[in-house]
Amino acid sequence: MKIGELAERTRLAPSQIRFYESIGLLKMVRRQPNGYRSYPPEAVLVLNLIVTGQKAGFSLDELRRLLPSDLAQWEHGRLLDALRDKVQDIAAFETRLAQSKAQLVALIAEIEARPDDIDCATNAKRVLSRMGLCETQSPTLVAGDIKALGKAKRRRVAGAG
Amino acid sequence: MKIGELAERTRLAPSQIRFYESIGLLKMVRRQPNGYRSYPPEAVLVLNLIVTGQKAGFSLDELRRLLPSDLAQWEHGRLLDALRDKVQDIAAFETRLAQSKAQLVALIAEIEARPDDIDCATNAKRVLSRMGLCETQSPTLVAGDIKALGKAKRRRVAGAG
DNA sequence: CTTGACATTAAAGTTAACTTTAAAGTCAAA
DNA sequence: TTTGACTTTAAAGTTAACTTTAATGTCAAG
Repeated sequence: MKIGELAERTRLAPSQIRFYESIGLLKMVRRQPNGYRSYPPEAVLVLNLIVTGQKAGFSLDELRRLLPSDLAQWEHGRLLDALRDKVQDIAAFETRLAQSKAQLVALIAEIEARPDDIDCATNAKRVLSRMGLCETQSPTLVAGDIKALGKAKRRRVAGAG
Repeated sequence: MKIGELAERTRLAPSQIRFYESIGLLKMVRRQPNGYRSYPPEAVLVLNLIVTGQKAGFSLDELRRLLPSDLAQWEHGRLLDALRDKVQDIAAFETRLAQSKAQLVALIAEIEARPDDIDCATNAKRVLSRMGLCETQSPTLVAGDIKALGKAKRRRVAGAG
């Protein structure tokens, strides 16, 4: 199958598929006599696997180290380890998220509970000090910040030219 | 206070503080006669607020729109709305995380439950098809991916020169 | 009066995961 | 035979949130 069809079947952009190849993530590709890329049906599986892996928090770099070029050659040990590590990461992240949410909820409550007889500035300071924002909260830095919560942007609809 | 002290008190890098100023996020800064930046004590509050906001998933861009230059001029309405929106975002994200984790756990179980009498390739295919990786899982794209789960990298320890 | 720590600037570099652009070749169909 | 859809490439652009670099200025202390 050519890149267009693969793109359609995986709902990825052709440029994305070429990119994955360029970084050594997708190696199952041959060339037709005319130079066009030619993919086996399993390429769909692998690309879906990559997408799934990304959704689970694996970087393309991690995935490259994890996914063998040959589907028949999975290193079960390393793979399972990585999966378990990632589950741990997610659990830790869930904790951090819960904390952030709790803090936001508390902040909202704090702001809403404004005594009504004090002005904005005073209330602002009250809220800030109550929330412990005056002191550094986490002395030890936690790896990875919540980058993913930003607004959705330029998202292209594949195949809707 | 000069930038060095502010950096120490907030545990941010001076370059970071200058950067925040450059994008219009931190406006409470004057200049000494010699050209050095001079910050009021409230700058510590604001920077901590920014850091906290980031941890809760706000982008610097969102924070800029949300935080007024003057602490006494909080727009409670817009602020509360934004906070509630963010709580929603986090909740949605928690759901996605939980799904990802469940999928990973199921995947681990699936791999471990390998019948032992079949080879790697066959098992791989069995796992892949069982996990539904052959079909596109989410037809509609969800905004925001889990970028934050990547490995921790170059993290500088402020003040440990 | 020199040293060292700190400050300034503009501009370029970093990372991840892609997309966009530009210039060109391929190919089935009208 | 000329569209038009699809393909190729290398290289540059994008975004966020910073850092690094380089060249220079300030200032308290020895």
